[in-house]
Parts: sequence; C-alpha cells; structure tokens
Amino acid sequence: MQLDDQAYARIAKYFQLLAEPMRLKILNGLRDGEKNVSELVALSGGTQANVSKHLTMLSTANLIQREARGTKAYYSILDPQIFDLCALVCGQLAMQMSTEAAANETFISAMQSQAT
Amino acid sequence: MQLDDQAYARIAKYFQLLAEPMRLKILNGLRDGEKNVSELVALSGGTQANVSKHLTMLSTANLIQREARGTKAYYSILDPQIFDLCALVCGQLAMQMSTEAAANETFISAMQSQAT
DNA sequence: TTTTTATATAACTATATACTCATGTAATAT
DNA sequence: ATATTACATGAGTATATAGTTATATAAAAA
Repeated sequence: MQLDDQAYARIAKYFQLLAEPMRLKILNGLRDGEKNVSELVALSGGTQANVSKHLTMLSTANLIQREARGTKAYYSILDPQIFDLCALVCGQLAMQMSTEAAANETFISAMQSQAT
Repeated sequence: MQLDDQAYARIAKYFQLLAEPMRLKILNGLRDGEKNVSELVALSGGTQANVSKHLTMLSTANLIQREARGTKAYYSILDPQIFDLCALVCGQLAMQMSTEAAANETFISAMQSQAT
C-alpha cells in the first residue's frame, strides 16, 4: 500500500488519541453505554477539568458523541470498532508478556540448576 | 473488562508507538520483508539519525527485530498483526472521510439550489 | 432573582518527544 | 594500518500535550 504523508499524519493522529491511559479509561467506561461527565469523573478518578478536556478531544475527533440533556452532558461511543483495536493490542501485549514469562521461567530454572 | 492503571499505561504506550507518521512509514516499508537502515532512510525520506532512532524504539518494544549482517542492520516485522491495527484505523478514517464528503455534497447542493 | 449544579475552557507548568547536528563504533575495503 | 561504509547515540532545541487551578457559562432549583 502506498500512502502519502497526509495519510500517515492522519493515521498517526488517530493512534495518538488512543495513546493516553486516561482516554483509554474513559473509552472503556463508555463501553456499556452512554455516561455523563460526573459519572466518568468518578469512574476514572480524574479531575473534572481533565476528564472534560479528554472528552472534548475525543468528541472533536468523532470517536465519541456528545448529547446535552439538562445541565448534564452525556457521551457515547460513535464507532465500537475502537474496542477491536484495543483488543488487538491487548492480545499482542498478552503474548509479549507470556513470552517474557516463559523466558523468565527458563532463566529461573537455569539459575536453579546452577545453584550449589 | 476491568483494567488496572498499569494495563492502561501499557496499552497507551503501544498505541504511542504507532502514533508517529515516520514510524508508520517505516513499518509500512517493512511490510513486504526485511530492509536495512539505508534502504529505510531512502524509502522514508528521513535522516539517517532519525530513522535509526525510530528503529531502535520499535525494536526495543519488540514490534520489529534487528539482525546485523556485516556492516548493515536488517530490520523486519515481528508481529504482522500491526497491519491489522492500521487497516482498522484506515477503514475508520475512510468512513469518516466519506461521511464528510457526503456532508460536503449535501452542503454544496443546498448552496447550488439557493443560488440565484 | 439568587444559588446551586454540571460542564467547559483559559492560563500556566511540567514533561515528553521528535528532530538536527555532531560524534562514536564496528565491520569491511584499500 | 588507514579509509570508508553503515549504523547508533549523545547533546541540545523546539514543540506538543497532560495536568492543575481558577474561572466562565448555562441550566435547574430555591
């Protein structure tokens, strides 16, 4: 696939949105349906200002949707495929970790067999 | 899914690796097999120092593999699933763009029908 | 109308990171 | 031995961004 610089920039910007723990937490919090800002603040453990900023970012990028009802603002996932992305990464990391675990075990038993 | 803070941090770091145009370009350059640094420098249009740094990062994170042969260093993709990630994002962006395009067309035809 | 509740945002700080330039290092060639 | 080629890396700079604090805004309640 041949991509121009603008395409790389766009894809990178998309990944950048997912490259923050707090945003991932927020997105994961929205997995089972819409939540308002206060709920997400409680759920994430972040400050109101910070959560609100992340929500604005995600909303601007059309990853989530905002709907104001009364004094509250409800956010919801726009494209659930985000979770496919996260699942892929999780699988990838799980594999890395199990590989490391296997290496550790090898290392440990090697150490043990060397022990006097 | 309940994830602890460390898990979010790890997933975020993984996405961070994919959140740079130059790294995406390099990874895409490795899609059809191993390449050495000079080849990747030529292909990406970056400087040798910068490409080398990105390669070190990707290699440290076990996204790619390094093999030195003579004075050259050949890099190759370790887990081709990265491309699944990119494909998902590309699909997502394509959809966004077509939505925007549709909106633009609606806008344009609305404008045209208003024209005197 | 005043107060309260819920959310957004501006100003600021601290940190991370992409990049460049210069230099180090190691293998091959002369 | 010296030079060359290929790559890695340290130092320094510029920029982006996550976070905090304080404040603005807007709807609902008193």
